[in-house]
Amino acid sequence: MIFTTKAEYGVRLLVELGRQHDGAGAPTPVSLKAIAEAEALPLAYLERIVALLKKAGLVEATRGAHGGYRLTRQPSEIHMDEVVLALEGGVAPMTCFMSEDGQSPISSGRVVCNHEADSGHGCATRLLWTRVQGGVVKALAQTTLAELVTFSNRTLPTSPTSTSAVTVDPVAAA
Amino acid sequence: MIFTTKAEYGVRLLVELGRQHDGAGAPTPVSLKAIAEAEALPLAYLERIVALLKKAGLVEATRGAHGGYRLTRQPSEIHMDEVVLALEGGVAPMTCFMSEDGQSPISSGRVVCNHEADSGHGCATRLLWTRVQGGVVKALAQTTLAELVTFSNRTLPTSPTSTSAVTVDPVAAA
DNA sequence: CCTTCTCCGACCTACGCGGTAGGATTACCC
DNA sequence: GGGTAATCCTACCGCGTAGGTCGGAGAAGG
Repeated sequence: MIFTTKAEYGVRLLVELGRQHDGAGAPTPVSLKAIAEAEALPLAYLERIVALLKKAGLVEATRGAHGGYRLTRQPSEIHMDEVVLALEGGVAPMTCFMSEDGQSPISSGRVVCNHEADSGHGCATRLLWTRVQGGVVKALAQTTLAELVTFSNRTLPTSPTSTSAVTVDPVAAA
Repeated sequence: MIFTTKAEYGVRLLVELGRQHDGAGAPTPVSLKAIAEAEALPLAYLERIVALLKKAGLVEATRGAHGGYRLTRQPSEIHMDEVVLALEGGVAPMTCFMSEDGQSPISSGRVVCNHEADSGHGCATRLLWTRVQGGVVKALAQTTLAELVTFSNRTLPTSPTSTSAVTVDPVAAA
């Protein structure tokens, strides 16, 4: 498995926020409770997840009654590599792909393989994991939140208001 | 984390086999004990890992004294998607990306997302995970065992016999 | 002041990864 | 044909962590 439910729930949370996000800067914030009910996710768990997004600056909160969360940017400006980095704390295909200063080697380039001086030859898997990680990051970076919002609207069972809005299948896009 | 040590150790095991594999069909097999010592890996654990590779037909064994394992194909004909599929039992970025008949949705195309009918709209993350999985599989399929063997030989600290054999950096290759 | 919401940290539990133990079986070699 | 070197096979185990809960403390309406 690549990602945990943190990434799953976090992305769904952002999609839910992005759906409410129209052009203006600061509309009415959405409460976690509403999101939890809409997506059928545990509220207490969502609280911890959204904290990660807030720490990364992807989301801002207003406390108190009628408070909630809203995006700090346009959905089209939010790329998924940043999101997953915030939620999972790095995208590493293998434990040896962790830079020793915590984690998040997603874009640092400095990859420290801990069994480098194993037995004469450098660890052969490094080439493989590097490529895999590159593929993952590329796929994430090419996807924006706006895309996910329109995709989720498109597959609504009800309300096929504008079915032909997106004709090309976005899944097939590399 | 994407992969477990099963994939790591399994690939390193194959590299070790591929290094001994010259043009002929069936040279002297390599014992697990030799590989375990060369790569500093637990022997008992390697036994279970190589069983997966054997079940997938990537490797064949000869039992008894002076026995061991050898590849069933040329290293250049062994692509890593097949290897990882055999070792990890499928490449799924998320639990919901498991086809209900066991696993291994790596190339089936049939992806069954279990929270499809969640709450009105189709699960938005499906687009994302599909792309990620595509990126991973592509990166794996583009890498052959032969590449990893030459890569590991290239980064030897000793014996820089033919350093200029591969001039282009294979890590940078998409 | 009461409700609604974000915030925060401690706590709990099931599960799978990584590894071990111990044996059975097969085959080469002297 | 016995010793020995190897594959095979199944059961077992500890520990970290993912995933989730609980309870409460601030903050902002109405």
